[in-house]
Amino acid sequence: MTGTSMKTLRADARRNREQIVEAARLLFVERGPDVPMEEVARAAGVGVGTLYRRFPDRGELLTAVALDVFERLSAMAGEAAAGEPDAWTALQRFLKGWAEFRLGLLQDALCAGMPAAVAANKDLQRARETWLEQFEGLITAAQAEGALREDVTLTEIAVFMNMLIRGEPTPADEMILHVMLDGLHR
Amino acid sequence: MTGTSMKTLRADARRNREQIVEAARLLFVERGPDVPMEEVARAAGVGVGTLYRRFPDRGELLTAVALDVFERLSAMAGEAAAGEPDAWTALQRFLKGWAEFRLGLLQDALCAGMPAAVAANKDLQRARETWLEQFEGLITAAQAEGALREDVTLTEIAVFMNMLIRGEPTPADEMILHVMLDGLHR
DNA sequence: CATAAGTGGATGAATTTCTTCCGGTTCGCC
DNA sequence: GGCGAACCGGAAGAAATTCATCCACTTATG
Repeated sequence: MTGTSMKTLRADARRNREQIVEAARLLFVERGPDVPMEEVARAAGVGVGTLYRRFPDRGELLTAVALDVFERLSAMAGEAAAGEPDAWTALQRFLKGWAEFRLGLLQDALCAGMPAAVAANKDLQRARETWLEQFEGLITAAQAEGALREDVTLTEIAVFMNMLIRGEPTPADEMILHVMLDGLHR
Repeated sequence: MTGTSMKTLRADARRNREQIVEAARLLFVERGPDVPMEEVARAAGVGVGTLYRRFPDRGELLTAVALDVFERLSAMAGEAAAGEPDAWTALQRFLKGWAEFRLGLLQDALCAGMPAAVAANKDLQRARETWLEQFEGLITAAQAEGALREDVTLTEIAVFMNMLIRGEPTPADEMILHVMLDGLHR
């Protein structure tokens, strides 16, 4: 998507675009994928006109948000794997960052519940695959270490993370993640 | 609310009323408190007319749903406490039942995020208090037994339960609760 | 079986949301 | 600094969704 046009975007326009994607992600996560476009625009500090010019329909916006989420998750997983001594610590760091930046997306960050047109996007599928590989790597490594329960799957962890992130943040979030990590530890 | 009228309700009307409350709870939990009244009616297998006659506005419906949730949670907590040998087992049973019947409500089953007019309802406040006492009793007893972590609060558990219940049910739900209970165990 | 209680869903009003369009502003290059 | 192209905000009409009533018809109950 917009592969070439992003380079030719004027500086202020690019800034606006980034603000829109960020605001849209938070709103999608808190209020679902149907939030009015005008709300997204307001949250991004931008006019509706600007929003529609950059993302002619909701699908394009969703795609952009999803791409951003997967790319950031990939980056975080990579950093965690590289920067920690063992896989379990890396996995913990990754999940904490995931929660902290609220990189949620629709139902489960696996594209379930996404409009078919969006899920079909090639770039998005590739980004998703890349992230899944990194995540899976972290999980199997932690299990190989004997630090992560054997009976838990990637999907289950992903679903849980999305539960945690979805909706308005509450003061209990941190404790819940903490207890969950305890439960995942072996 | 409708304290006296419930007794004089014709048999079929009472059945419809119960179906409405049940359907409304599931829809509120899955799609938020703003689901169209018509959807509630359809899910309950009833016409909009019937719905509006029984619950003249959304607030009354919300109140009825909340009352039902608190009453059922109270009953379940009581049964669990009475029917299990120790508090930790009782707490587990209670939480499993809570999840199984999807007794969720808005944000956190503590009335946060409820319209002020609903939260102000006296019957509802009393039902909520009653339930909170039972729940708190279960928690402190389990902690006294040394079976439940000391650093976790009622609110945190309630928020977690609502996270779990909110949205469409997924096959991962059971495992997530299981792992969480493990994390809560001491 | 008489009748009061209850029912469904069509309908017009009210509200929300979409999307375009354009006068005015800002960036970036000379 | 000045100019043109790129960009911006938000007003406004169209379209879609939701509300809430009303009444002809059905059903439980004494």
